[in-house]
Amino acid sequence: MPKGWEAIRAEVIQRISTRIWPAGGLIPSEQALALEFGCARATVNRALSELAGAGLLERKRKAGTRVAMLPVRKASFAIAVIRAEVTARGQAYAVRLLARSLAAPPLAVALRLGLPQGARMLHLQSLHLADGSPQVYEDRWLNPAVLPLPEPDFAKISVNEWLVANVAYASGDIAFSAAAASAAEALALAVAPGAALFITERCTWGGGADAAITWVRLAHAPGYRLQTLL
Amino acid sequence: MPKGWEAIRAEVIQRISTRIWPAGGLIPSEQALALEFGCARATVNRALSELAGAGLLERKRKAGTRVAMLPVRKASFAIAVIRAEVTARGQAYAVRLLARSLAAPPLAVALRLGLPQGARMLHLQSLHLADGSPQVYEDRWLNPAVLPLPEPDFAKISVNEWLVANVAYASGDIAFSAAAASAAEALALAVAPGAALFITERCTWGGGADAAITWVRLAHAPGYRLQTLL
DNA sequence: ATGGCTATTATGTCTGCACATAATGCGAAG
DNA sequence: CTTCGCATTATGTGCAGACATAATAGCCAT
Repeated sequence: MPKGWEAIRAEVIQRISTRIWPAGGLIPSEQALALEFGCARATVNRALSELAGAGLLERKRKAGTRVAMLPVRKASFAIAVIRAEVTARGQAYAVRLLARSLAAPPLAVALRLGLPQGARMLHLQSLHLADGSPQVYEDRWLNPAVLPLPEPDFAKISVNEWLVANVAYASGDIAFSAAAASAAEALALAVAPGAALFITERCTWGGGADAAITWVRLAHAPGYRLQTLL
Repeated sequence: MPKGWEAIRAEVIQRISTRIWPAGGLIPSEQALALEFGCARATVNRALSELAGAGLLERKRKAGTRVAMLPVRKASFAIAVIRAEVTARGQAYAVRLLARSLAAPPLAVALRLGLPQGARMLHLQSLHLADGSPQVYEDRWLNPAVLPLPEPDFAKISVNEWLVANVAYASGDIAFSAAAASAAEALALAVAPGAALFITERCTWGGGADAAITWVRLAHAPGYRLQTLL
């Protein structure tokens, strides 16, 4: 007899994987399961809700709970600050600010951030180093409205770390892809032009008033892997 | 006055982002918050638990709840079956089995799956197509012990779909990276050798008895983006 | 037969209570 | 003065009951 909601979750997973409850089939109601397991309905609910969140079950009011047809596995990653990643490997971390200017961003960036086309943003390019060797080339557009006066010294602190520490919790999106190294990226990262780079693109807005905050593209040096348990 | 656990969660996020509750600081106990919000402690608990799971709060018994110092954002992706991705875009899906053999896998693969070095596995290479154009090149090693006799016809159903439908819920890990297209990949995907490809590597084991199931490397055609909301 | 209304039912959420568990810090014993 | 142990306390989990919500199924009227 399972005891505790985690045991119930395990039992349910067991029944799904052994096809006692076949894919696409209806499973007993919370009532019935609570009775069978000798626990309260809330306990069953907690277990089933979690599995529904994980994509293993599909639940609808009145319709009941059924085993998901194609279980969409969800992988989750911790998006860490680069400094933390580097120092966690026992390496020395440094940032170098390569360029800083005030300019109108490319159309795609302005659109994604919901800014008018002519708006000028702070354009920063920097290089993250581990033990002196280049790791990540960062190309960032930053809404100057979020900056205080005087502007923080981004030669000393990475923009990302300043943002994390000083700008309100915000929403955004993130995308991963692969791209060939551009001339500038190849030079900064000390790789051949055209080398395959892992690209992280992040777009952040919101904060207080749904304002645009920043758009950033990180080009990771070859060898970078984004890894997680399923 | 917030009503419902989602409203409480929103209020807590608000207080964190406006620094009413500063980073690293202790927040009031569930008791106190339940009193303030005029709800039961369980309701507060649900909201805070969720935020702790999201990495925004850190909770320890007796020690209380504090705002996370560096909010490690967690991005989660739905790892979909390729067919679903393609048909969701309104394109026609097809798989072509390019090669099939029984051989000893590379050392790295055998190690990751925890198999003895000499063990022979089923080696399958296939190509996933959308509207006839190549999308993903798949290189897979499969433990023959998980297959029934007779073996499914992998020319008709993709290995992944067969596994999802027929092998018990399993654990594993997944990694993303970028790599230059090998000669075989370039040929299959109709791109130039050396082109930057987005690589997904998945390693699956477990099932019933922690047995190795499969190791697979997916090379995505240029243009592929893995995207999610933060 | 068909279309719409209603009763039924499964899940979603909340309450108030209880006990379990873990970590902290203070006090007593050595 | 140090160290062990216990009381305190905040979170984790469970239970029973209640109402809310949504969606189905069946009934009734047309």
